[in-house]
Amino acid sequence: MRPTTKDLAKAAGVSLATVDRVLNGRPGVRAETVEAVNAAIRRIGYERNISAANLARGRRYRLEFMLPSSGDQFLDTLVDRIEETRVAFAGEHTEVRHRRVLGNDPHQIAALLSGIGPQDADGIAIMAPETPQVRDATMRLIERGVKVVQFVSGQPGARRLDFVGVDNNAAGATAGRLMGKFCAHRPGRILVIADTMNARDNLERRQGFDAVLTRDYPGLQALPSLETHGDPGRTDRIVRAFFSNYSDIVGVYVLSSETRIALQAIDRAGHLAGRQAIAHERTSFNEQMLRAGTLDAIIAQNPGHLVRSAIRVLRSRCDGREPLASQEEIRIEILIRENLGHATG
Amino acid sequence: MRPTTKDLAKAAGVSLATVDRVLNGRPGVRAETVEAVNAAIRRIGYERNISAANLARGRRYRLEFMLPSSGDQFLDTLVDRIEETRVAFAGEHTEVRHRRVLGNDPHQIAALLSGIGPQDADGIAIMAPETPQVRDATMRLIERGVKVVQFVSGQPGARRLDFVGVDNNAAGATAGRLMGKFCAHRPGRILVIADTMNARDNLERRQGFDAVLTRDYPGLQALPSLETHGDPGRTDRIVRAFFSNYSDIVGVYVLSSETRIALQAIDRAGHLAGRQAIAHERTSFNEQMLRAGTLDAIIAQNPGHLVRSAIRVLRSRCDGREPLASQEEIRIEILIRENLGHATG
DNA sequence: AATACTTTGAGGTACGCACCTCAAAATTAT
DNA sequence: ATAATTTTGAGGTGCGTACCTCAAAGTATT
Repeated sequence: MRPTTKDLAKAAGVSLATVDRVLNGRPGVRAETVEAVNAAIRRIGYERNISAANLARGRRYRLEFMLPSSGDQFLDTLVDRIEETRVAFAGEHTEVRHRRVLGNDPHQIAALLSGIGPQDADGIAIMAPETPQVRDATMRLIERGVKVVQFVSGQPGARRLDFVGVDNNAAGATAGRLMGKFCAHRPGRILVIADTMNARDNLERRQGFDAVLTRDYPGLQALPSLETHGDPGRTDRIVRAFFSNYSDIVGVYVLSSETRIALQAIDRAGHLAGRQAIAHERTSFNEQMLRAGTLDAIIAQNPGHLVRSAIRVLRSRCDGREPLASQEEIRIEILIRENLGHATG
Repeated sequence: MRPTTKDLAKAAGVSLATVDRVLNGRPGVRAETVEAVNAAIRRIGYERNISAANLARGRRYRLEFMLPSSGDQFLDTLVDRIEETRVAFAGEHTEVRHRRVLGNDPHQIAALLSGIGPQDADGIAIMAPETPQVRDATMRLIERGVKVVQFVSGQPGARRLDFVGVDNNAAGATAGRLMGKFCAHRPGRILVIADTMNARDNLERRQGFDAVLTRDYPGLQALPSLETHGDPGRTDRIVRAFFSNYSDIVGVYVLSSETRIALQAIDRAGHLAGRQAIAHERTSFNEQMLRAGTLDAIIAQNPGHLVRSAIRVLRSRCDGREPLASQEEIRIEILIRENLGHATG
């Protein structure tokens, strides 16, 4: 049987009240008594029963995800995973909600953050472009006592803010390495395409991609980033122009998580066959392209892991604990046809 | 506030006792009353408080991992992860132990399993070669009321037994695809090497590897499997022989999770440079080789996920619930230098 | 209508812990 | 030595659920 507080009290030679004071850091206990209790904890191997503690405490974690409303399939998957964990964590005193903020307008996001306080949520995961305004609003939110993690968009480590997501520079570098190894036999140019290059994530991926290519694969030359801006017609035209200008395009790299417009334009023009193609995120569209052999590899981050990790980090912060950095590192996954498995998650 | 059983009773217009009977599937409730309670559950959004339920039930899950004692670094990592989760799950009514069984002797493993009963453990994760003897002992163990999962070694889906691990055929196919794409520019032979080909896992990997190569990369020819048998001297000799017999070896594939002897022998002979090399499992040795550029890719399964998944499956079975197959699928990970990250986990 | 049987209600105890109060004991200051 | 203060103990309540008992109400069988 696992030792309880009662056993601990007996072992330490004190009363339950004193054990309670020590365990919960309440005042009014002599230093030597504290030490005696701690010694007993180690001696009998006492471990707090977290479920019982939370039950008694009536503690609840109210967490919220703030996501952009304009979204691709990757974002939809994230929302699905949030809904799943909403159910899964309900039994663990954790309420998970999500909200989709209109557009990418930093003003509006900042305004929304200003309206949030400890009465609304204990922790918030924010997926938003990191502008000075958003950043300021975030800092004030934290000062008001709300825990915050930067979600998916952001930068690991660099800031004092918690970040859950992948290092996009490394993700781009991963794509670069694969492209390099896939194309090493024939020098040529690489078409790089994205929905927009205004997003910081895309810029970082591009940087990582270029770094590997220029260092290790001098035979491959990455073309300037082509932007779709979500416009199929425009994309069709530019793609055609690029392929008629450059006859030696050997690979295609889609930077952004929105891949559909880009890939379909290239495919329509008949330019995908025989070329290496790499894209980001495991969306059903990308998965289909990979199975069909149109895409050669997908660089992905697991949406389920992202969501659960953000929740764990926020809960740790709510408890005043430091999250386990090693456990919360999100992997950059490489998917090819053979390791796709069955589930999308 | 979240609805409790009390609220549920009121909403359903029945007593707490009846609610309890319905929730816990106890007999003595009319079918229409059951339906009324279920309707109320959906209506008010009642969700069982798992912590409170477990507390009241006083339930404990005693789980045990049975692992081979002779082991490579991968096995050591598994043990480390088990120890970690031992602590992490202690607060969730779950005791996790592990035992390392001497050798790979099926007799001994079977004998050991015969000695285990419900008084020792509620669930066991077994990592052992699947011989008829072991299989029989496992089935009898299950009949005695102990839940069992096949761990790492085994086959997904095919059996009625739960399995936690990757599909080794797919893992081999993944290696095959990568090798194919990495070497597509120069036809030649692939050296395939393992500690032993008596292990079923290794056979399956080989099968998957060959299937992809013969189908999609006819220019590449995989040589017969070379076995190290854990003997560096012997390995040195065979490796030399192979490389002098075949001058067109363009790639090396190490099947087994024990990679050290094989890779060091080839490296010593100076035959790794300029060739594509792929191995299995993220051991510190493999990681080092990958960072050094000696290895080109690692096919891995995440030890932490393996352990936690096995625990979740066993707990589900102990509760008489069906585990969520989609959540428990272990990913076949592809690691290259750029997506290694920091932690080994 | 009497009997047997099924279904339901009321109420209690327990799980391990948090958090509270009040009084008793021990220690320190005067 | 007495007063003031700190430290400790004893005891209680409640969190949400499981599981038990016993009696009351309902239904089916003869």
